[in-house]
Amino acid sequence: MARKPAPGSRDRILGTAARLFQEHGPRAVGTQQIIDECGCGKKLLYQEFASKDDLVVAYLERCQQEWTAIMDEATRPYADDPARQLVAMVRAVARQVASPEFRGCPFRTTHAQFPDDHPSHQLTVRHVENLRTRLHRLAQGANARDPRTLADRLMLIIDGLYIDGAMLGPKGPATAAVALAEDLVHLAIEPPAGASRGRGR
Amino acid sequence: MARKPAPGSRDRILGTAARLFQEHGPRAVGTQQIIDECGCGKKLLYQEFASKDDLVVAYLERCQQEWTAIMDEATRPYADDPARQLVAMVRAVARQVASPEFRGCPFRTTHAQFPDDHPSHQLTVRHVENLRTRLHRLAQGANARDPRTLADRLMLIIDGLYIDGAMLGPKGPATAAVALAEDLVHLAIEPPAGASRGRGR
DNA sequence: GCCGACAGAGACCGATCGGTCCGCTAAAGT
DNA sequence: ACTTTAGCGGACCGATCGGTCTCTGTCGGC
Repeated sequence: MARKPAPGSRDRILGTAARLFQEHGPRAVGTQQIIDECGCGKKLLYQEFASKDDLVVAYLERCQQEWTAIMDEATRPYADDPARQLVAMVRAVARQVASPEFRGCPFRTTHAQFPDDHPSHQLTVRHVENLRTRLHRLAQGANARDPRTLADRLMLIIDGLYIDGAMLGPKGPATAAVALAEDLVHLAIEPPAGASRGRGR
Repeated sequence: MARKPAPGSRDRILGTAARLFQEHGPRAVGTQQIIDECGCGKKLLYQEFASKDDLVVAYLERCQQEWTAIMDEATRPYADDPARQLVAMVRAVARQVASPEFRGCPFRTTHAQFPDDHPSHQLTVRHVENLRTRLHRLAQGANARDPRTLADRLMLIIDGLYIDGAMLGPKGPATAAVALAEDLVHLAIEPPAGASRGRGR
């Protein structure tokens, strides 16, 4: 009968929102600002997304997809070498942090900006648990002596990387992350037999 | 002539605010909530603190003092052993994170909740730079081969600890932090092979 | 060429929050 | 006992934000 709805509206709005959320954090960006920069009407935004919370959740889902793609690409060259894949993941995060437009990990920023019962929280928890599982699987595949411990150690480094990069910039402690990851992976896979390091406690 | 101002008002208000800020984050706590729980009037609050931003800054300064006290106490038993002091600092952070009422590092939470030009930001940056310097000094005192790198590695762990603890609780990767710190310190001080000592600075 | 839906623009509403101001009570000082 | 004033309570204001509604232009299908 009449016009059909434009198919790309949702992506256009989400793209604009994602850019603003990345730069200033979801809490600091108002719907009006998204509408202005997107050049759409409020009507359309609230047709595509039931609420701002919905928009934030969609943003995080998009981030999750991008993050997975980045990690897949970073580890692909070492598809048959889990140990190198572990290092490659840390290196990929270090590259993100070093980027001049890096403004903090979206998940960690969003998690800190909304109260505990916000719908985005379970998404964030799922994301970090996915990361932990992924590291654990790779550590197992690399025949680490203690895969769980190696995964958790690398997880600490990745989280520290995101925070340090956001607060002190890429010239801070973030510069030490990749070499540290390499050391840890080698340490966990090739036990330096004679060295007495207190892993017992 | 008449009543003298109660001397403890400022501390009482700041104490209440600190507790609420710790639990819900400064942004999520309204001045009205502080006043209700403190049992004071708005007048008094705005006599003692010029604005909520002032209150947040005072809160962070208080956190800074507490944090320094905690670290001083944690490292005091090893006053003559910088290497153990480094591990003790990581252990102290791990203890904070494991506490059931831990709700995230105040500095990192506040940093994430306010826009970039907020007066609390320079306080946070100063705090993390102090931490980095403190680690660096200890690493130098411990005769680490590369004090800067050791300090930055431990800094990554501490930041990862704060974030992991806040997102995944004390049973997550945080459990691996202290042993990792021990390994790193020993690794940096007792070179596994015949590496020459005193290379760093 | 006409009708109807889609979408931009923005007025509007209610809730919240930071901050100001006023009135009341009661304690301290003479 | 009277006066003075600190401090509590809350009304009030302006700004902001999420979300709804209306108007209008315009494009697409018959």
